[in-house]
Amino acid sequence: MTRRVTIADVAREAGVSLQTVSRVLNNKGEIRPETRSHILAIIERLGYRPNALARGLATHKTFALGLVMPDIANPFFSAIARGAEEAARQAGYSLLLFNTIEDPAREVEALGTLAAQRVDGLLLCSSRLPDDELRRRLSELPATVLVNRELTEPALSVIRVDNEAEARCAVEFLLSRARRTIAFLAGPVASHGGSLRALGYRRALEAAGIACDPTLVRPCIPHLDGGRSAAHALLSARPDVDAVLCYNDLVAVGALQACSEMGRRVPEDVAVVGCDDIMLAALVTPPLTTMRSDQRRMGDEGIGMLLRAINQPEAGPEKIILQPELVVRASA
Amino acid sequence: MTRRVTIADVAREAGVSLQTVSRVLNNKGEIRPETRSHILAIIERLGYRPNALARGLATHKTFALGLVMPDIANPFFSAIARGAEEAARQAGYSLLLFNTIEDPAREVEALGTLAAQRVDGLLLCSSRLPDDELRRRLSELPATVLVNRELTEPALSVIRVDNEAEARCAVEFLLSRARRTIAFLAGPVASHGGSLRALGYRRALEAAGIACDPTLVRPCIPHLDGGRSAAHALLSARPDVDAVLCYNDLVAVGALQACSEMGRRVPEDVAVVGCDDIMLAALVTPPLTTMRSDQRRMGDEGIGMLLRAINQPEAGPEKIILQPELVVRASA
DNA sequence: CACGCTGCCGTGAGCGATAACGGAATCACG
DNA sequence: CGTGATTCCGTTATCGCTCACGGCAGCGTG
Repeated sequence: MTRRVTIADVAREAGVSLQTVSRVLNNKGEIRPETRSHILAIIERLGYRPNALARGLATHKTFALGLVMPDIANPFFSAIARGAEEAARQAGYSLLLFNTIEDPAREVEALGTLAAQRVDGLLLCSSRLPDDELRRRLSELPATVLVNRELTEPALSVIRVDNEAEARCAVEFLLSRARRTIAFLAGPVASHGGSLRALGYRRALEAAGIACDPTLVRPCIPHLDGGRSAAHALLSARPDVDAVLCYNDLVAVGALQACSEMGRRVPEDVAVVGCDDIMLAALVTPPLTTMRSDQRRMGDEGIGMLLRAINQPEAGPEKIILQPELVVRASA
Repeated sequence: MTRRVTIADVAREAGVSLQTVSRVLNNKGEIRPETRSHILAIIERLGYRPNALARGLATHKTFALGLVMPDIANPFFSAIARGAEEAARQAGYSLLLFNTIEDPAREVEALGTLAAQRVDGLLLCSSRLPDDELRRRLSELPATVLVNRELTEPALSVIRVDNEAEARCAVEFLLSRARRTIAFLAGPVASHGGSLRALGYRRALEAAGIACDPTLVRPCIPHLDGGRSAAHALLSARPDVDAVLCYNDLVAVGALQACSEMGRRVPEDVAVVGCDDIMLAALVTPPLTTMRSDQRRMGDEGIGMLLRAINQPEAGPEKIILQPELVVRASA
């Protein structure tokens, strides 16, 4: 590869100034149609492509957005990514992807490099950072939208599912099916969504006049194996459990496995309910009763909010709280 | 947000030149330890962060890589992304993510913006572009590694699973289980992997002295629904089919659904075999017999190859062909 | 015919960093 | 004590582009 073609090459070849070429590139200012098409032809012939770095340096705009999430291999997040990429692309933005694998240090690092890259905005999913740390890091970025996480002062745009209602609704359903000893596999301790679900879980139990037994609530890694081992421990310690609400569908499927391994029938002995309704939920045996939320839409609308936050900062932050929907299948 | 801190601010504050600050930033040249720590302290205090754009413009290196794939929401690709992100991050590179959703025009567009962004390299997964078009586009990029796709002249680094062996092995297995009317749901027509699998499929049949019936091979969209409807059509047209090899596990699960809907027992009436061994494969009923390949490793090693292609271009392209492994479960 | 407008295009100064030199101290040493 | 080699740091020119001006035709107008 030789030196890349620059705007100067185009200008020289066309016998015009740099500025004129720049004008046709950006459709700015008046230009005679002939010179315009002449320059366009030369651009085409030379295979010129504007250098986004130089452009960004001059304009203070990169048309790049950051996408930070715990785990792109988790179907919940990969669906968000899918929606986000789609929306970003349509608006002419690129997406920088970062995985934090539930590690706060990596999250901080990701936010740092995004700041260095001078992205125009950030879509931050399920941040595990404490409030003040998060505030400090976000102050380096021009605009951010939080997914499944809230933060006040400064108020940020947020899109999330109503995790409290989600858990409450699930527990109410289990109660209506005459389950009385309902456990909760709560996911990562640092998860904002997890604590909200725990809240909804407790509220629903209290409303039914059932005492909340802390030994029925257990944190776990939000994956298959995490759910499986947590369910093992839970069912060993408390054989009387007749229902398990899970942090997400992966955990729920892990619980399903544990039940099968321990000879507990689902749903006869133990009812299992998940959250998210990922594709997998409908395909396991027994099919999973779960709380549905539209991940792709979250990504899509999240980017929409972000673009608005970038282009009309004076409009102030928005907040969208999506109501999950109970999907009853055989597992409960 | 006020103006960002620049290297000039740091230099002024420290009473040194720009170059000196730049030196401590890059650990280049000799610097007195005291000035060094002095500058470091000021950088810390001011919250200075080097502008990656400016740096990239000056050094002709962006420390960003492109990741282009058909569909990040597909578990096969999201696992690759997971591995790639991990490897890139460790090496100090960022990743720009693009989804093409099987659309060649979008793929071309993605390659274009990556060229404009002046990424240092590209990991291109399952490109659906014809050879010459692909060559033309890639000539704009400094280095690329192809995943599950080959290209000669110029020879590029490639990492892929041996799709031909994959299909051959699967068919041989089915033959060994006394299946004789073996169909193939072949995936997207433009898929390189798909044609290789078709080749392996045919070879295995020929080797067994079985004539290849073209009506048994059907393209399909590489998702659940695609597999489902293709299997429906197939089994209606050819009720004598006693085994189905599928483009990937998603298609296979779709085929499972179709069988169930049509009252065909799996594996008694119809054996189903998938490819990839995504997580889902082990969790459906019946569990899927499939050809395992390690996606995360592909992403990881792909980035490794890419970094080598970037830093030691004289070493020439590498080629890694992974041998898939038959995983026998209940579906066949 | 002088005047102001509008259409079209060029000039110079950044944007925030690094590359490539150059130069002033300090030091060892014959 | 002169002299080269180190050590440490500064100056200037780019990188490739856009911004804010300014300038010069050609036109209509009073």
